[in-house]
Amino acid sequence: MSPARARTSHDQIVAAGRELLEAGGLDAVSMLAVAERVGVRAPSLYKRFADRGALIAAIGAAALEDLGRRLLPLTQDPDPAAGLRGIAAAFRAFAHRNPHAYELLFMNLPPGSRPPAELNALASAPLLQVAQRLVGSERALEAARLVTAFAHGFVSMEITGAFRLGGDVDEAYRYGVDVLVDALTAARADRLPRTIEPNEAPPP
Amino acid sequence: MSPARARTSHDQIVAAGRELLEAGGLDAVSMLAVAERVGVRAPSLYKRFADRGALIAAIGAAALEDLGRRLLPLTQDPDPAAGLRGIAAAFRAFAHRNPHAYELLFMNLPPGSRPPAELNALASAPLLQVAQRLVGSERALEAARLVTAFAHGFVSMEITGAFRLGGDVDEAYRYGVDVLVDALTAARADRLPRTIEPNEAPPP
DNA sequence: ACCTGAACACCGTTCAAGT
DNA sequence: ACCTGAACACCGTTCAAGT
Repeated sequence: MSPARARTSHDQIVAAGRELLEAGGLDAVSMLAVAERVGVRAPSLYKRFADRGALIAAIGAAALEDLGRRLLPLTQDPDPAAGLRGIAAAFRAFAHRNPHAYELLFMNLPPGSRPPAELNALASAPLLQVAQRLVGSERALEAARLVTAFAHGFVSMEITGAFRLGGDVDEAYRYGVDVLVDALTAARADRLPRTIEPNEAPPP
Repeated sequence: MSPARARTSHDQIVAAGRELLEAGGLDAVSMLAVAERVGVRAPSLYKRFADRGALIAAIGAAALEDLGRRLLPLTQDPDPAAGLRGIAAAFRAFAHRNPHAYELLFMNLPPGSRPPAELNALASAPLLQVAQRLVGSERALEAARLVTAFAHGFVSMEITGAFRLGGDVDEAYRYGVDVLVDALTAARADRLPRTIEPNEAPPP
């Protein structure tokens, strides 16, 4: 007659998972630990998530949405080169702030527990938009992939401690972004031989 | 009086681990599965490896040495730009051939189970050498990090299926390598304003 | 409808006992 | 000196029984 009242929720479970993730890495996100943190027993979690993989996937999706929301406003800069620098900096800052969530975003997950394509598109859109303004529509996807690969590879190596030859890591990131911005700006210049000033006639 | 004869060896165990790794991912490298494959019982593995983490670390070290050995000969190309292209291609090919081992190489491991610094240096040396010939000693480390970050980020995203916006992924890699090679070649040109021909006097 | 205790499978790890 | 069976701890997961 009196069905048991819900003592937790999907969102509360995901939030607890994210906290455990940042505090102790993926191993710390056990069904026991999550359940304890939200005040139920482990078996109850299976009412809302098919298994641990589904819960981890939901945590990753939440983090991806978070990242996308942070990158979005940076496309507003009228200078696409400045926009690209801003996105590169914000991307790295996000990874530094949430290293374990970041790791999860780029983890090799079974196809079933990847974030929904729409979320993926939302997080990719800002860079794609800036890249298009920088190098034109034809090469926008390749340029965006170049920048994403560099930025992801760099912060991923940073987080896992793969830069072990000394040197200034901040400086190396700045150098990499500089080289990429210059190269992509030049790539546009190759196609549009010179800037068209307001009062100047367009080239033939 | 008759101590039990060794029925396996460190190297045999590592080899079995690598096979299981490529066949079924890291989860498939269980102490039970490895032991069965080499013909002993799981507890015997602890005679040679402190724990599963140490075994995984040894598997990673073996893969890293493998990678380093494949990159080394590519530094012989007299043209550093061609050398860089070769290294970029070989790096990607290695990742495609051994995706799970590759993943392991760039995994976030506890400091204790990272590969020894000498192995790391050995795998980094080829690119560092080519980068130095391309952009000069002063920026060699930054340039090598730029290329490594791009290549790692790219193949890592490839492996984990992160490129989900269509397009030609091979073409995107080629585009990225081209842009980097051109940019780094230009970077050298910036410092040495023009090439000195054999019969030409050096600039003042 | 959601929650729970009890139980099971699986895996890493330890250890006393074998040769 | 290395190998083994037995045992333990831990975790994901299932399920019948509660409200």
